[in-house]
Amino acid sequence: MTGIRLHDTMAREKRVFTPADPERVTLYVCGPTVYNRAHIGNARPAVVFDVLSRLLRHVYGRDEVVYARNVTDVDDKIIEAARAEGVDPSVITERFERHYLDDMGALGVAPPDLAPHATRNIGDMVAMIARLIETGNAYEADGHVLFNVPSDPDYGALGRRDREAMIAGARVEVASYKKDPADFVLWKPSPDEMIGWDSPWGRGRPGWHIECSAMIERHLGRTIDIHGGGLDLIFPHHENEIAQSRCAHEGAPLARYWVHNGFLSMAGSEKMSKSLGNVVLVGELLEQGHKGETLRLALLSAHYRQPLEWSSALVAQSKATLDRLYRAAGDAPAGAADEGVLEALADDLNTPLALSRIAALDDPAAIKGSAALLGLLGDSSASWFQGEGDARVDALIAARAEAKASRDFATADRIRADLAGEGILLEDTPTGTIWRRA
RNA sequence: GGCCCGAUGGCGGAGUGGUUACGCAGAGGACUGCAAAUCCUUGCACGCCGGUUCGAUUCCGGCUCGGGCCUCCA
Repeated sequence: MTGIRLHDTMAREKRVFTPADPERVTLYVCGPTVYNRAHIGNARPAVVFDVLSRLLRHVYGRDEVVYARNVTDVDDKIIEAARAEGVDPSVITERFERHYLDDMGALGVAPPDLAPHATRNIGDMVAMIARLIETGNAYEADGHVLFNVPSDPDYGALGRRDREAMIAGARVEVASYKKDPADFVLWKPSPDEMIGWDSPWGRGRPGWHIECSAMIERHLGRTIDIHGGGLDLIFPHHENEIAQSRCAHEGAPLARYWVHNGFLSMAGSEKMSKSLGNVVLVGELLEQGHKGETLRLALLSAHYRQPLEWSSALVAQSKATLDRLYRAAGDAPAGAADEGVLEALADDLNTPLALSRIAALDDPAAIKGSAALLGLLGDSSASWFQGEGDARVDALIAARAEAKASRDFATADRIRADLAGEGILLEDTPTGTIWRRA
């Protein structure tokens, strides 16, 4: 294996990945704002970076990789949701964080090593903001603290946009207290009845961007190896993180590689988003009986930077593919991963190519071991096909076996057809009849 | 309007300057009491117009269509 290559958004090209410290590879991904259920588009980065973390661990060692995915648990939408229900914001955030972890768990996403919560790192945010004010990179105005964007001469480098264009294209009215139209909020005031924390600038709450910068500094260090997230976070979120962190760190860069996943769209070809209302929730898909692993394969069937159109056909195809792979792998123990599969993943996480190479493998142990890199085929084939034991089905199969033994094929076929009607498919093998759900 | 990305067979989706995947679905065959599964065989492609080249789906330019971002958003 020739080493990992990643497409770096900053460089706009694939670069050979070399960690600053191979004994401590750092990966940070922007996690959920916990105020509602995750839709399948939200799941894409979770799954993609889960695969990246598996690959990094495979290459550098299980304990040499530190993967952090934050939880944004203070945010205006959370406050709104709490107010609507008349409960404390923590009720909302705890509920939806639980849902998020359950949904991602169903998709085979391993919990990250660290899950820093914004509300538990307020002190670090306040300290970073204070430092930015001291160094002249931020200022207090009208109860807010704002980052002074002109402080960072390279602002806009990640998203490849210049200041003029940003101002010209602005579609939001600029708050009057901003010195520069591009300045953004680091700290905003909270009225007494709203969630808030004391600070040198009065009682308030942090802006969204400073959360990630402060938590990265605290938990991973000044400069991390890889920062990931969805394409839409490039501007303004990641651009602002970069500006804050480098101004607070004497110019040290925030991340050495920037990795962004592309979007999921619905049949209408528009981006799936909460505001457009065209979402499919992960929880809904699971309730409809789709297995998390099927959804995971569907998400990995396209390269992570390509757009992916979500459809029931995609889900059906993913299910069929897994049926075939589980049959081929049987219940073999996971062996060593195939080199070709590893190469495909190492080349900027080419999961479609990796999957095609897995499909070409003959050795069940190699199939299992290679699929494990993608977080797939971790189930036993028996439980993949049969789910829970079912005495009624077993009895019908026994009745059919008797009918067959007495060459009463009409009865045998009727039993099989009845079961097929409920979505249960029978398969006669040399060692007996097995069944699976369609 | 500015910036960015994409366009591959019925569908999904890699990849490549010349012979190219792979999966799903389809067709034919073997096997089966009949199926299913499996195996074998098989059809189907690189948005449009130019350019570079001995040769372009691949490189360059233009166009068309689609998508994303332009301070809520994975």
